[in-house]
Amino acid sequence: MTGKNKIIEYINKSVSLTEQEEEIFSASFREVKIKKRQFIVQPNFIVKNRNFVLSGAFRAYVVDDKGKDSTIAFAIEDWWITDYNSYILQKPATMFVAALEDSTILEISYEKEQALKQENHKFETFFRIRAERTAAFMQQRIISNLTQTAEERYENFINKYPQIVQRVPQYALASYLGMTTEFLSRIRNKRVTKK
Amino acid sequence: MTGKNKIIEYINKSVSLTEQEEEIFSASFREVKIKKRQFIVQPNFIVKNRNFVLSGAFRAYVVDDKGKDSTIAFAIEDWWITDYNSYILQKPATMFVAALEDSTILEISYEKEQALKQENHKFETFFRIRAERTAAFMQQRIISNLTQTAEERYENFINKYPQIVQRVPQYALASYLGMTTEFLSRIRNKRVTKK
DNA sequence: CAAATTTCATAAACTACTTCATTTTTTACT
DNA sequence: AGTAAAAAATGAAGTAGTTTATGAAATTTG
Repeated sequence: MTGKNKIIEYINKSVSLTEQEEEIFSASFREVKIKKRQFIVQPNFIVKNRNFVLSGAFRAYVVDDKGKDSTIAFAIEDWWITDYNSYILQKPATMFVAALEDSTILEISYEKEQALKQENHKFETFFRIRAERTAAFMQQRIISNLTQTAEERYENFINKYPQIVQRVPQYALASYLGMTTEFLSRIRNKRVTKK
Repeated sequence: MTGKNKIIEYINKSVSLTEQEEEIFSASFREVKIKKRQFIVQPNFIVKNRNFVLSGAFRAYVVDDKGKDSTIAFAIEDWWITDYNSYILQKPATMFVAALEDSTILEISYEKEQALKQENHKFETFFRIRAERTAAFMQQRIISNLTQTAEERYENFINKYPQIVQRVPQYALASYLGMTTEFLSRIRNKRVTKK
């Protein structure tokens, strides 16, 4: 299946498009290959694109003044990734977004997205649903951070996203879950010896 | 100013409505008085309304099996509050939402909101922008949780939301920031004696 | 306005998690 | 294939934040 077909299949889960609308929608995206370790977002630049992952994996993270690295998001096939604050509010990014594997994405520019939303109610609906799902997902993460211990957050994550656990380095997962890589290593080892 | 006028003023910051549209929009809301300590959302019930606060203050929180109480959100005048996951996905709530003061809200039902979005592109745009802002806000909170110490999160909060600090009990603020009320008390005292 | 209840402060003992330092294992590169 | 580099494991010592307990202050309610 081509990348364009994949994104059409994706949007049709939320809104149903005519053939002509499918054409307009998919024509707004550009397919781009990204090498492992390559950046698609860097701090201080205004983010131009929203990105849909066709294949591969990405990590969004911030680095504070002490050099501490915190993972904000992961994305694999069928997920979206960007610096959300920078893209939505068109202000300078605070994150890096880097490929964890050789990847292929479909990118849509801010201007094209605005045009789509303006010209057709259905596209507006699609992006509204996207934003709602994003907010719902983030709220779940906030709740997990507030209510669970490090070990519980890890258990929760491997249950919800087993495919991701396999593919991302341990230090990245640890910093996503808000703990050190050493501590996650200990949690994992404890689990193994238990069984 | 009446409550209906306030919500019209609010929506006009995002999209510009005709007088007739203003009428349709404001007619979808119902003004309700809520007494201090009264609940507008309780766990296990599907949340029927999205609520705009005209006056007063609210707190959304979860209580885990050990009885630990974690604050998920606050809302004062001009903010919205509900159990977001329950409302958006129309599944049972996990939160309580309770008034911290005698309050007045404008509530809109899920069905009415759906109807508004369907019948008029502008309303769809409005709720899309709402969802985007909500997601952007939540992502900032996730970043704060991951990168800052308890003391930094508190400093950050009083800078961003000084009006809220005044009005909510310390234990609620502490559990919003992911720390115990005892620890927040210590942070506050350290600050005072420092000066 | 007095009693009851809720909220806040303080302190000592404790623990979940971090930091630092070193070794082993895995991955990347010519 | 062999070497360099990155990632993961392990242990020991340290610390940010919690727990438990008690009393004082503020707020609510009859």
